[in-house]
Amino acid sequence: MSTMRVSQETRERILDAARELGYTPNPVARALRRQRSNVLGFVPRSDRITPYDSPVPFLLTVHLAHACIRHGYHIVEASTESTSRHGEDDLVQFLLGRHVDGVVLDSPDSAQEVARLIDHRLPVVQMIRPQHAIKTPSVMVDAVPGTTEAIEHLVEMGHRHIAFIGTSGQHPVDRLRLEAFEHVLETHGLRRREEWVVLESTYSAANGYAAANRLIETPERPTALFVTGDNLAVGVLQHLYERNIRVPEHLSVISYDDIFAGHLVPPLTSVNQPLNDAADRAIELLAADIETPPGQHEQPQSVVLSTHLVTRASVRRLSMKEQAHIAVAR
Amino acid sequence: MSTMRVSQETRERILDAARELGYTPNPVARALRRQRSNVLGFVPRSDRITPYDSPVPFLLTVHLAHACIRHGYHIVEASTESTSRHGEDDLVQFLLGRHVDGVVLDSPDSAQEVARLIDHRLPVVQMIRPQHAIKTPSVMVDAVPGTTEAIEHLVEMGHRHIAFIGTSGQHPVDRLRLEAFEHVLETHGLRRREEWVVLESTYSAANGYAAANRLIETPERPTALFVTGDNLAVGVLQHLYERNIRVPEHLSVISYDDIFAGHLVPPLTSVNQPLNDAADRAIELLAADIETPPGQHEQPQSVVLSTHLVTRASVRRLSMKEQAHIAVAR
DNA sequence: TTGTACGCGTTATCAT
DNA sequence: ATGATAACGCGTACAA
Repeated sequence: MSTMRVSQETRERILDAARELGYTPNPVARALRRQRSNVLGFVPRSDRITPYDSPVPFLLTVHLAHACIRHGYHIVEASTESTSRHGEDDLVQFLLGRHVDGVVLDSPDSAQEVARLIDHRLPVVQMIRPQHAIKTPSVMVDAVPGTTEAIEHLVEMGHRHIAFIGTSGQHPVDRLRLEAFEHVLETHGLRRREEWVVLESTYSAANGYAAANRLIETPERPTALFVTGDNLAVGVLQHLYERNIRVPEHLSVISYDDIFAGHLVPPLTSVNQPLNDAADRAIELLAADIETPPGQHEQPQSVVLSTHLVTRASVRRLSMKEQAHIAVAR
Repeated sequence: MSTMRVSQETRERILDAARELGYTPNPVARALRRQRSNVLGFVPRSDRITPYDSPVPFLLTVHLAHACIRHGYHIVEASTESTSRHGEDDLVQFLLGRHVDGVVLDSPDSAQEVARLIDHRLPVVQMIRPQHAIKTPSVMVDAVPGTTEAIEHLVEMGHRHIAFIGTSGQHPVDRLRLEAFEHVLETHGLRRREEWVVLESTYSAANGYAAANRLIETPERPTALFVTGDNLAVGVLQHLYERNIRVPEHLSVISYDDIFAGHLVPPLTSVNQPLNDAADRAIELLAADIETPPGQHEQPQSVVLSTHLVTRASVRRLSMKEQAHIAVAR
């Protein structure tokens, strides 16, 4: 756009006139001319995304939608629900048919999936659990600082018998939480007990319930639990409630995600994931990629965000006597 | 479109060729030609809509987004966050600028707000708490059958001392739950006690907490609670937990909404609102309105959906002895 | 029945 | 600098 020096008054008058005449530029015509649909595609992590069973993918979807609005885009979800007609590359067909300007992928299942999109010259951003084999811009959340802070907090509050409830996911991201946990234990000279690490197949309340059950059955009971997902924590709390084990009086609990941790009973201390920022950065990255002329693209950027601990009412400070007692017991 | 008699084989070949050449019709060009943006506007009930503080408006938003995709529309949210620049009719300017084909309003604050949109010939659908003064298509949820079923359930389980926690909203919809409650009490010859009806200003966990506190302080304690919102129930449960009053052993609880009732501790029996259906119907109504040529529109349709009770683990059956004891006590 | 040309509203380009 | 013009891709109307 050229320099366009216009007095403030003139500017006002023009805008007033425009409003009076009811003129507003037509975004559709603009889109046609610019050869841009202003629509982004979104491929969710899994198909059955419900607010309370899969809180992270769900909230990510919501934040992405908001971020899109802020950046002037629309977004269409390419779940297999919407694309289930033909074979596997139906997803690509769906997105191509919608003429999307770019695609956001949440934790794609395979590198192939990503590759197919790139083959069609579609700008792509991967989130949360990227396929590192394919070089694209990506946004991840570093689990280490938050997890470390959480376990350190438990230790500070006098806990030495700390259990871990997580999942046996294959992606590095899933392993990092456990590794951070183990690292803090080591730092404080605490022994990692096999029976106090419970890995379930997936994040779900039912699995949390089962994990809590197994943990409570161990000969010696931990004094604190680190649960790597809010919905796992729901199951844990439901089980403890049935057994009349009170939190934090009998057992302290910290969860990961901090999505509805504050709305549980009792409100849980939790590691907050910045999903809103993550969504925002993803759209920024994608928008930048789309704007970039086909000339030459820079090296794909990888954004890593950090977490932080939110303290609530689910961790109790152990008295000196209790700490001593435990020390003797082991 | 004319009759277009084409053999099955030809059809196949054409589609194959189309795919091979990578041709897909361009939705933007189609939209321009048809003079339709395929975008709907959505005016949420309030501005600060978060998943767990305002579950109903939030989930409605999400379901509306899905319904839009199913019907081939995009949706833009016209929160004051996106429109906050000038005065009050900024909202209309925003929607006009986006060239939306129609608008969904969740519980509009004033009749004026609706009227202004209609003045601009925008098709409008009102949801949940419509301004009846303006005749538009609308979708509501009838609170009576579900509430009635809930209170009947409590009575069947032997409860005769039932309290009500609600809000003092002005809209008929807010009053209906209380009226249905009172009606069932009357049917069973149970007395309505003033101190067992607590009305808070808004639906929030904090208010639920306060309401539970007030209710527990009453000289005679009810044996069951009907709470007219899941987030109110969150506060109620948090308070009861602090007081070590167990649900349902010491006190039975039923909530309204059934959004995260099943994910609370303990899982709550709850009155389910069909928000998904409501969203779907709203978009259907709006789409039909948009398709209707300017010739003549029919009488605006008003859709009323019903609720149903979902039974979980928060209601205890009172024994005969307990019932007798209570009967004597009063 | 089959084909061709024009217009939707914008913006980029070209000529003045 | 300023203004006229063509083209984006589809749908439709009109002509052949």
